[in-house]
Amino acid sequence: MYRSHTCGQLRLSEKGTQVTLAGWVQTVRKFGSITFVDLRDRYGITQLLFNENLNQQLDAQPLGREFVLQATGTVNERSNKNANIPTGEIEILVAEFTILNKSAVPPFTIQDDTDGGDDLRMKYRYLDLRRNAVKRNLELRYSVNRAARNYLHDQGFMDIETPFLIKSTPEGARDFVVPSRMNPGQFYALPQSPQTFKQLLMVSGYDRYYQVVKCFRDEDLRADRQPEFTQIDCEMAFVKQEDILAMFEGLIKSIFKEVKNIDYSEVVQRMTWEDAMWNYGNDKPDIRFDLKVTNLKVPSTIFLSKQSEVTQSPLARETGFKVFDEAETLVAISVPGASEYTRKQTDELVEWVKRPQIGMGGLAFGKMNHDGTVKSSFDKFFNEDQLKNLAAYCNAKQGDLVLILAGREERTRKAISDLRMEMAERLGLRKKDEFRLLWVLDFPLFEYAEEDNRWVARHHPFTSPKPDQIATMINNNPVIENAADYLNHPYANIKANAYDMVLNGNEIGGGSIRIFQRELQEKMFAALGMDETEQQHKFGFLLGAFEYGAPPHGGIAFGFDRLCSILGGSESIRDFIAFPKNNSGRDVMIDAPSAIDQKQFDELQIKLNLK
RNA sequence: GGAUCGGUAGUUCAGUUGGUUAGAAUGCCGCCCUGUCACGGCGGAGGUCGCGGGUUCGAGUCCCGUCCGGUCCGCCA
Repeated sequence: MYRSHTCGQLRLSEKGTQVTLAGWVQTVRKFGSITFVDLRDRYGITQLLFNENLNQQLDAQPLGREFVLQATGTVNERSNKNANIPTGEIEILVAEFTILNKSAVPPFTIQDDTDGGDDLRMKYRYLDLRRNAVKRNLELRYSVNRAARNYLHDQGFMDIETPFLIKSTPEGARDFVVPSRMNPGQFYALPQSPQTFKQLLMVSGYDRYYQVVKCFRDEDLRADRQPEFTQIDCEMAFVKQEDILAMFEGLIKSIFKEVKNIDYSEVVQRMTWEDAMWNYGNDKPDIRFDLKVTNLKVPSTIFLSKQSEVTQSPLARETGFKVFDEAETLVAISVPGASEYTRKQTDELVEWVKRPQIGMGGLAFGKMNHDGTVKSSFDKFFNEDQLKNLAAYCNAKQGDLVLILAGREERTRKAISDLRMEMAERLGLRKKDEFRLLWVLDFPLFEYAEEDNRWVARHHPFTSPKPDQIATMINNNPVIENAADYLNHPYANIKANAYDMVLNGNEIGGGSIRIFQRELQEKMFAALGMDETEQQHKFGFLLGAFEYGAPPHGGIAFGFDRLCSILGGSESIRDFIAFPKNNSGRDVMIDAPSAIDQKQFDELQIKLNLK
């Protein structure tokens, strides 16, 4: 054994015992005839004391940062204690030491507040992983993993592995493909998720399945998106939506308890997709704070259940202000306590919404002054009564700043959602230590892809419609003659038996009750523009399986990396992955992807055709 | 595919209107130091200013291109 104890283990109670430690040299503090060395391992830091002849030996064998050192000695009570570390009351009076390995000078400091930039840290990730900050993230990840597995195991779920080399089905995200040497010219795809396999497991009777599993999507990356990522993938048979919601609320609450020691006892709030879009402009609203959207004007073709409401709006009719009158959509938020924003601050907000990422033409605002007066950026088109009427409609109180956006429905709704988050950030309402869960329900089953003149599945093509809308789906022809009329097609209003779990404005999981009858699945594929031959070619195995007693089933998948990053209070999932890829999908440490040998091309019978 | 910010010492950064020998901190090396724990003191080394081209008497600084990295939009069933 190289060591008797770890570097985080020894306390004053071990005073006088002989111990051997092994670890990395954190720092060397030399004082002429004595030397202190901080020895670090995964568990902590212990101070070593070299004096007398041992200190002289160090002159012959000098230590550097990150040298691997083994030291034997006695546990000594320090004369000057360090209250900042758990081992701070003791030190090891070294009697004997061995340098197990030298180290080059590391390119950045191995400290909590490292001087290394992201790029450098990724290149030397094996050194970065020695740092406490990263280590704590990986520990958190492991504890989330364990909590999930424990809960699912206790609920009777079975972990079953599914293949990584599967079939490419270019529906949804782009596949990573892998050439098959034994089948020249043919390719496997890496799974975007084990979706069809877990459904087949339901057909096979494994009625509670789970997997903590890698998934692959060849799409552009973001701070919270990696080409390979991990899902907690679950599926259950003989369940309805309500059963799934209950089971997986339990999972998340159990993770909260195990990982953060939070008792999330309140009922998980629920919201329809339509309400989420209407009140927050977003299908994954952050409900830690209110700041709800007021809809002042919307097109008559959408939000059908809300149309009567919006007719009451003071801006639903002509106002004489061109920006308002010509807008397809007018939405507002009332920001508490912001009426005292200076001209500079409101100008800054206007610039903020004009940035290309938001893309609005401008921002109208009204200040609800504390003296009861109203001052707006469109005063010349409105008299005081009209302004007050408008403010009242927006639920604005004295001291509020009303922000109004005008434009095309889709963009404007996204913009008001972004503005809401930005204002919440400025007001300090997005607290990292507060966690609020939300189920978003009743998503539309279809979206219309105008460029292809066909329906696409909003979730995925295995999602079932609400039971009372199955007939609507079966009995209508999905084909649309005039693309502009798609909102009038019966399919536009079919709601999916699908659900997303949202945590603090992040989608952490999503799933659905699946289609389990061949006829309905065929109708779905047909709606997505697949003829019978194509259906058979791509999904014949699933359609076939549905003929042999497929049980009703449904499931959910949680984004494991993202869940960890939220629980860890970070924006970036890279901090929670041991060896992540950068923004361009590169692993800068191993330098992948990279070219391959001509021999490999020859074996695969593949010829490059670079443009 | 697009937008935007950045690239200067090992590292993190500063560098004025284009003008003398490109700076600081930290790290590194050497000497001194018996109670430090962000040790301290003295001294030293360390630069193709990402790369290519252009403007200019003169470019780290301005212009064009390009590469790399960050963030975002599109994309991500």
